[in-house]
Amino acid sequence: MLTITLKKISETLGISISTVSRALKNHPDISEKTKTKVKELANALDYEPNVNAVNLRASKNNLFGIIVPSISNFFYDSFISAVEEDCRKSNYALMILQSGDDVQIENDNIKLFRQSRICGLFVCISKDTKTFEPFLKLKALDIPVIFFDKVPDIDNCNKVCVADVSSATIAANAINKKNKQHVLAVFGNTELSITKKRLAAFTSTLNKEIVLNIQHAGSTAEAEEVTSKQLLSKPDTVFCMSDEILVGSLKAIQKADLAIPKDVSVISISNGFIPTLYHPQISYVETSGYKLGKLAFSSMMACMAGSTFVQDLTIESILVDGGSLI
Amino acid sequence: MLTITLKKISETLGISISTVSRALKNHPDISEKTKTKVKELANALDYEPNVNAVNLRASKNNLFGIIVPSISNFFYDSFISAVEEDCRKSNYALMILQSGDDVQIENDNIKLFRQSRICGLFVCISKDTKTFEPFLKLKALDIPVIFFDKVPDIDNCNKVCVADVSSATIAANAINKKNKQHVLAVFGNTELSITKKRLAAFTSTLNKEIVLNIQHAGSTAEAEEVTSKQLLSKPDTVFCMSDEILVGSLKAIQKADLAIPKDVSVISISNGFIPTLYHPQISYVETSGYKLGKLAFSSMMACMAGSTFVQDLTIESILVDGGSLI
DNA sequence: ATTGTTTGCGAAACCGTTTGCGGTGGATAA
DNA sequence: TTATCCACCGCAAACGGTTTCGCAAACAAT
Repeated sequence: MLTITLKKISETLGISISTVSRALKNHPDISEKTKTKVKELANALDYEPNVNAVNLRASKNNLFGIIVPSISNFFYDSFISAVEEDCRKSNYALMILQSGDDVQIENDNIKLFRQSRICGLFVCISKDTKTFEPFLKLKALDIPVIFFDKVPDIDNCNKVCVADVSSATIAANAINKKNKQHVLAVFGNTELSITKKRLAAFTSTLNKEIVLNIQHAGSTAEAEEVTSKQLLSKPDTVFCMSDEILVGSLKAIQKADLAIPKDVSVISISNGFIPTLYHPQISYVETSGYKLGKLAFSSMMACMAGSTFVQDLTIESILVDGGSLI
Repeated sequence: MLTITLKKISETLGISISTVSRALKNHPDISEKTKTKVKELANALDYEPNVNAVNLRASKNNLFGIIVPSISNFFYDSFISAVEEDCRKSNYALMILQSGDDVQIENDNIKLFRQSRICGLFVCISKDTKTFEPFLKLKALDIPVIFFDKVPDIDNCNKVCVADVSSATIAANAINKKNKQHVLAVFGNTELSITKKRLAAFTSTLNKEIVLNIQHAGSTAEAEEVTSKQLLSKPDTVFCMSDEILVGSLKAIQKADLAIPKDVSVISISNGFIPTLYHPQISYVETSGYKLGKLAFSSMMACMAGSTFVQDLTIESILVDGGSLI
């Protein structure tokens, strides 16, 4: 591996390393003649500074880290896209790691990030994470940590989340407006905080005259099963708490040979991709990973700028009408 | 940022930096007593070696790079997951960058990777990439490059691809077996090499007695439009070249109120996720991003081990029966 | 002629780790 | 007693940049 260094350039040109360095950075101390000479050679040789050396010397690193349970996920990958976009614009690099919802791997990832001396971390904790010590250690090292989506249940940390409460409220209100009589509502795993919040908001907002059948499902398959069974009681509306559940419920509806929205209306909370895969498109309350990513990045920038003010932000949701709720 | 270094440890312990370094690495020259003393302090202080310094010193880097058009893509994100998994096992880090199918960004990414002194690159070129100079330069620096999925049309570079030809052949054979009479086949953009290959294999394999209606669509929306129109001629089977097209065709079928597979059979080439979103599940020929990722990584390992043998690999596809083709 | 100022450049320290080499003190062998 | 050896440890160079400081020459001002 024949790598080009400042030293090599300086030697072939017969000048000192420092002069080469300065010439490449347009330092005013260097004459135009020398500058062009150096730049030409550097260009010809395809010189690129060694980022390890630069970072070592500067004792800093234009590197952010991000940990998600899995990048194979509509929500997270749109989040990541947003963050990466902004990183590029601000000349940061981004290292993406997956935890696979495994606490052990999560800790390994944090260790790797600490070794890499990242200057900031975005993290969506795994569903089994109970202790936040490793994250707090990062904070102790003055490395800002922005929690997103799934966030710890503690104060004094930076969080950005989708508006769980208001998204469920919006969905319930949309149903209220349509004079529905009988709603099947499928929520996620009971102990998830996101489920609790959405459930509470939904039930308290939905008109009391409406018959409400609440079900829980921990996976797409469970959602399909549960929906299939409950469709027998002929709800006129199905509400799904998430994309995962929506997919299962829709399969059950297709299986039961029910037409949307003629036989049954559907509304979901979603990141926005899945609903577009069907005809008619599914009406949903948008919880945008992309927008959340943008928000997270700006929050990170605030931290980098020295803000010690702890932020707990949420993005508001909007209703996207796809024609599945009439 | 109060970072812990070998120096700090050595100072508080009153021993030299080199002794600390060696103690932490279990060097035989160091006494057990000193080792435990050092390790205890390092542990208490949460010492992590500075990866910049380590890499600089070693003049190498356990870092791979990967460039994809977008990570928000079933195929690429499963590819990435596979590579990342293997990287973790082999103690490499992975830096993921997106090109957005933009040649300019692609080049910026390569530059960033060169600065980071990555020790290997996985890349799916953007659809507009015409010149491969930047990649060849990496090779000249002894940085192995593994092209995957969309690969350049040149020899002497490492490539791993899905089996375009055989996947289309398998799909056609599956249709042949079912005594179908009238097939609507929707392919992608005409000038893509992947389209050409699949088209040629499909048409040459399909029984000549079958009426074949070939259409092209550059996007999901176009696929929906084109399928809607062609459904009027009542094909008994719809073949879709990709997930993108499948989604559009299915929407058209749902819109036309046709039942799958009673009114029309469907078969697709797919990464495997989209077909599971419907009921019945769509039968498809699997082109697995995950498997391709595994293959790409092993190819990379071969390069790292010094193999200069240029590999041009493909993974074979399998038919996954979902019940949409009878 | 003396002093001051500007221009253009080089020497060297530094970032944090690794590692070859050499040195010290004590134990053992001759 | 002296030579040898080993266990244990420190010095210093090196990785590839950036930056502070200083220095020499050229030029201007007094």
